[in-house]
Amino acid sequence: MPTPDISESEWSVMEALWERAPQTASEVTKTLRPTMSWAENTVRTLLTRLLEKGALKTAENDSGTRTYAPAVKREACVRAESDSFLQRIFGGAAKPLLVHFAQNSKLTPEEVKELKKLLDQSLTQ
Amino acid sequence: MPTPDISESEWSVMEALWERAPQTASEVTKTLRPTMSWAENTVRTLLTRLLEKGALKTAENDSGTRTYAPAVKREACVRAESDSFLQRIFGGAAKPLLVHFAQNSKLTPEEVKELKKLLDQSLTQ
DNA sequence: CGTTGATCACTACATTTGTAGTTGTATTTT
DNA sequence: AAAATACAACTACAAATGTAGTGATCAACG
Repeated sequence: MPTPDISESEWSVMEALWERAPQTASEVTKTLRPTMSWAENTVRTLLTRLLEKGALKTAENDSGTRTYAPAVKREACVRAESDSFLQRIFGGAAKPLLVHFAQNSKLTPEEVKELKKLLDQSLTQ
Repeated sequence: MPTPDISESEWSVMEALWERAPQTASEVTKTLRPTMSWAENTVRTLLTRLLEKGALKTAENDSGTRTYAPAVKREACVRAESDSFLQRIFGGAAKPLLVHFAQNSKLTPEEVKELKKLLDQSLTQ
């Protein structure tokens, strides 16, 4: 059960469904509407492709309309994308990646505190 | 001068040239050889595409052979890729990204110490 | 009941990407 | 010089991606 490859546009569709599922094609279109002004057919195409890839599953609701829901967990996909990114850009080395983002992000003191705690925990486990 | 889009295969070629430049097409092919067993023509295609994208520049060396060198800085490209990744997968929020990688990487105590220091510095600047 | 709107399954089509192959010419090697 | 290499410029071609359009159906509306 490796997670399928999810393209950038497809990822937006997945996000909509990870947030709320099941949804029909037109519901997804509306959910996405504020950010992506895609024709409904575009969303349908993406839904179909995600189905074929096994990233979504589908069913008919009471009114006989097709609905879609994730077939893969967001966390697993995030992990897969992250691993691939880590590999591609940082040659697999987590430290340089963490250095990069630590230096390039404006974090609040709160967040810094949390992160330091997490780093400590990552050791003792 | 926005950095051009660099695909995954192209990125390998860029890495070879960021490490050492200028190189001829066949040198790049050999440099890459241990990892990527690409036909030389494949590498040439990638070099040409990177030229068109403005990621590389080219010149002829003394013996009249064409050589290639980066036209964009690695750091700028890493930043661009990182920003795009951060946006795509973590909705632009650096903290969840850092949390993810902090939790999923096995870091040495040394590295953790360094990172904590960097986090602190990111505040006081 | 004919029209309109929603849904679906197909089809479309340009770009980008991965991965070469072909051809022509220049150079080096028997 | 003939043959083998190297190099460059083009061409090739399928799969993936972005972004829809068309045509068929079915149900609700006036």
